[in-house]
Amino acid sequence: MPTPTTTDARDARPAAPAEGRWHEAERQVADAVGRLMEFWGFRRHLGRVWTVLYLSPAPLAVADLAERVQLSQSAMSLTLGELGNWGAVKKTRLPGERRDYFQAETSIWKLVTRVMRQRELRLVGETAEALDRAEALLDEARKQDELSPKELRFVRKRLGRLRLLTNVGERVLGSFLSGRAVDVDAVRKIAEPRA
Amino acid sequence: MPTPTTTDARDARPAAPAEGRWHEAERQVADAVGRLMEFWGFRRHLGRVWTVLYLSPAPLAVADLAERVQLSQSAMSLTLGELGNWGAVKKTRLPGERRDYFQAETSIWKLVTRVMRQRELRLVGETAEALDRAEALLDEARKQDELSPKELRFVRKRLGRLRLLTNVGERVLGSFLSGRAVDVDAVRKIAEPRA
DNA sequence: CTAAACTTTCAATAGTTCCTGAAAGACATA
DNA sequence: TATGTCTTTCAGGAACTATTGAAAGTTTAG
Repeated sequence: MPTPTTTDARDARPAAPAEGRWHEAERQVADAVGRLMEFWGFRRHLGRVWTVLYLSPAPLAVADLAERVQLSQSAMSLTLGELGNWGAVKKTRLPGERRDYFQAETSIWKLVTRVMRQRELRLVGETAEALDRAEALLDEARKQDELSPKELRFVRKRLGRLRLLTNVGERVLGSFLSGRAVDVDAVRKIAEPRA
Repeated sequence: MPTPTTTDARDARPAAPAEGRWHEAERQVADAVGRLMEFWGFRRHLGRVWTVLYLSPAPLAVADLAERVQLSQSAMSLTLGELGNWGAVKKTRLPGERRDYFQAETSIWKLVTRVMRQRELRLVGETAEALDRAEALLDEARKQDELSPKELRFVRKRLGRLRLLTNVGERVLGSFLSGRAVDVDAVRKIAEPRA
């Protein structure tokens, strides 16, 4: 595949460290994934480190990683520990070697579902609980005339809608986790009451 | 919030003023929703303020909200502006009144889909671009012998997998937005290559 | 058992983000 | 246009998070 190249041999690349262009590209990918993870509520570095490992043909040691993503070894240790807790990386001790080597968990499905199970479900559940508590307190409020009957009806209806939403959320997560198709239209019906 | 953490100390409320019990419950709901929003990448206050409005029978003014959520009026103004940008809140000027009143957008479906369109799709798209750039740079790298042929094959494969994932992501979002059912199994096949 | 090679923990600090009060800006009314 | 009311902007400060270097802890080889 003889592709015409833009860079010519005279480009001595003085400023950039002795890295190749590939490492530059790798960093960009790692950053992109890192940003993605950030929106998912994780620290950016988690995504970056995982990506570097995922793209590395060989397992990497803490020192290697620290250099590649520009972090102190201690921070890297912390990050790797966290990734380990999520099952996103595995330690592998090579026979003759004394230091730890790390590999990326390659089944992204496993990773995603674990996060959903451990984090999302709990979160939705907690919201549901708060809603139930609120509904209960609403009755007390009525007794103490904090709200007019009309207001009460309104609030009850709104609370009910939110409560339904948490149910939908749990169902959707459940479907997803068990590989069943997610019925988007059902979600829509609940989340868009008047259409 | 990256770690599977238990309830956050920051959510602890100092001391309930002489408000009614209902307002206490309302705050709890608002906090729960706020936390949910935080995991979705928004500031906590956005969720809290929206919730208070959603549960309020009547539109509320900046000052009311500031008091209920315990925020300065200026911060509230900022928050409301942001909520407005996301279409989560509508201003309504009452006839005789001089000040602005706010109401919650009640179609949660609208809100969710807007976020997906404006934020998620772009994010996935950017990741895809980074992957394509990386793939291109890989060819350069080969010419300069930064990677052995074997390493090259490996990296190419992994990049390819990530690229597929971005496609799946786009498809899933697309399905969701247009109300079609999401085929979870297809996702799984891509995200879990060996099962 | 001891030393060497790594890893992990932790207290200090650097860096960010968030929030506030004061002041400027808008708007509606007279 | 002047006035009073409300909203928005903004710089400074408070609160929180992230990152580091040093020290303590582990593990393995000899």
